[in-house]
Amino acid sequence: MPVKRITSSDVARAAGVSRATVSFVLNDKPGMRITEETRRRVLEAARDLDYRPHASARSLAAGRSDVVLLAIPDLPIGAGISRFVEELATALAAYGLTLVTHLAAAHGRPLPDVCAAIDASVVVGFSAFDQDTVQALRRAGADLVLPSEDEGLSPMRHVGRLQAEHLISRGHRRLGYALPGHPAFAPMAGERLQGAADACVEAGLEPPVTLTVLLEVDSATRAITGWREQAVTGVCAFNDETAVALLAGLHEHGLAVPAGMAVIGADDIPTARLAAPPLTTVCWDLHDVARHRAATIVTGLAGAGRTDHHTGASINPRVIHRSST
Amino acid sequence: MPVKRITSSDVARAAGVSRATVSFVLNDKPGMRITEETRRRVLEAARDLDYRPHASARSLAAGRSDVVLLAIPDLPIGAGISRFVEELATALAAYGLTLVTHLAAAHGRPLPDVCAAIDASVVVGFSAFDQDTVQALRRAGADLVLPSEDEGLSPMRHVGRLQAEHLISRGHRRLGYALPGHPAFAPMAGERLQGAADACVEAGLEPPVTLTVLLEVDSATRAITGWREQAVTGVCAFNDETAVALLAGLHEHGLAVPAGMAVIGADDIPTARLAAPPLTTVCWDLHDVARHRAATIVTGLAGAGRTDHHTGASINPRVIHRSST
DNA sequence: CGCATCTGATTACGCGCGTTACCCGACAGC
DNA sequence: GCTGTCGGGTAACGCGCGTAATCAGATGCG
Repeated sequence: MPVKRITSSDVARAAGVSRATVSFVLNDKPGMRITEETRRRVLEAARDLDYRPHASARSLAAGRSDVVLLAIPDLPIGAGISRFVEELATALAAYGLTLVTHLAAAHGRPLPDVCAAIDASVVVGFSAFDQDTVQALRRAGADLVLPSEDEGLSPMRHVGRLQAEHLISRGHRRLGYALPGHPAFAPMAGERLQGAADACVEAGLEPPVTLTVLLEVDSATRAITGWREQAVTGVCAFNDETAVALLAGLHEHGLAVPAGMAVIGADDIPTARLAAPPLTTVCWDLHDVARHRAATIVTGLAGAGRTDHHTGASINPRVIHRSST
Repeated sequence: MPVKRITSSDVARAAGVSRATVSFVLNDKPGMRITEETRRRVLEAARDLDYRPHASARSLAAGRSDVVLLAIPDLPIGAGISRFVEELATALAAYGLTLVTHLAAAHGRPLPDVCAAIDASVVVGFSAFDQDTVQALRRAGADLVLPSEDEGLSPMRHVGRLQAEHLISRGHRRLGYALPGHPAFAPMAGERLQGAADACVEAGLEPPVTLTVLLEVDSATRAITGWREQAVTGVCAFNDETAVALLAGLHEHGLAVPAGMAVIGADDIPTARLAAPPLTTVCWDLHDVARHRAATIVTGLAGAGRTDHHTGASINPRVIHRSST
């Protein structure tokens, strides 16, 4: 049998007050005058009964829920993402918000449906949603949709920049960039590449020679041949998996790493240090990113849908130097 | 400004009927006699207005929500898991249920809180929850909590069994088993190990020599030394990441693979084929698993919390033979 | 014609909660 | 004594929806 739910009426009865009083106490309504004694009785009763307000009823009455929906794009995400989700969840929990995630599958139900189904008041993505989607989400009940056009992926440029700067500082003068094969990575890859290109230009070098590298040895060997023809000596890989594919390709070519060609990855996946040779890569502190995002959400929610200003959201990335560069 | 929500009253007005009729039509209430003409008008109006029932109001009135919460344990999960989540989400969507996930962080908010916050009617985990948690979840509003004690991890035995059987078929007579370092993997690892041990016993061999291998070269080399002392020639790794660590350790030892020692992984992560040598591993079809889980959920929900019978939930794993065995 | 039956829809209630408007007693000022 | 005022709390409404109870009209049947 469905366990009987504890309602605020139960708490009210147990505390010997009215339901309204319970609501005032538990929500800490300002401007309401409640005796310390009464407050104590209510809180005690709520604790004793393990009372949890019924979320649906609450958001129906209040007009907004405390649910934040994180839409994770349909791409082979690494373990790093789960760290980010955890951090974001705890940061939001500090504001009384609950984070749940949804993986956007190609054949799954549309995001607005999911948003409506759980009555989320905030929808957070990784890159900005297009205008139509934003509209649909708002009609589905979302008060706030992030990130907005202007923020979003821009921190990713730092990653590419740092990769390139590292290779340049190691003496490389002609760089390559390995784009991922998966199309869903395209926006993020574009940003990272842009950052790498910026670094090259600032150092007075040509932009990187970009080639696409799938997660197969063949693909990597072909790309490496291409780079060698252009006198490339160091390659920034979009991420560590792509970098591992490059290492396999270099092994196939019989080229020493980093003497024959240097490789730097991004994300610092667990197996990066286990590669042959151990992979130099770029990582960043997800803790800060998550806290910043949480703050953006909270202020945006308070500002009733207006996402006015926000600091640049630097992710403060850094190079982890191993043996592949 | 908060976009005005479309309510069922709006649909009713547009269709020229009462709100109750709208509800009957949209929920396909059996036993209700609605003219085909009326039904058409209602559906058309709902479509034109892009009406979505307010989830909170719906679940408040109906007493149950259509939300399924998937609790993902706090462990470094691979990309395989997201495939599973996607499959499960689409399978559930076919029944009108919405899947959202929550990563159980150590410092995050407790699962019952999350469950209550989104008013989930089903909570699904990877392994069975302990009795206290189940109780808390039910009081938090969950009608159904899965998996139950008896199902759950048992399919994982097949994986370990298949690993061992493969090595045995390749002529190995003394096997090792590499346990993961992360404590959260312990239950799953125990099951996989048990499967491997079963296979050994059935083949008339000793159970595998089990050692723990962290994701570091040092740890792997030490374990390999241990196995060599016990005349182990083939090792089942808990998962592919552990297997990659072993390959790094074998490289360090200067041992050929598989001549000096064979390694088989599990999960078939993207970089498995990129390892040196390409990693033999075990994978399984998440599609079937997800569909089976979805069916279990739906029948369990219909049965009002009674999870009576369920088929054995085989995950139908198979060996992907590459060069490490 | 009178009553039962069936059809196709409507009216009314309640889910649990937030919140506004209101009430009651105590006490001060004139 | 009458009127404010203020502290401490309560009655009552509505959020949007599902659904039980009800109703008006058409039809069947003696």
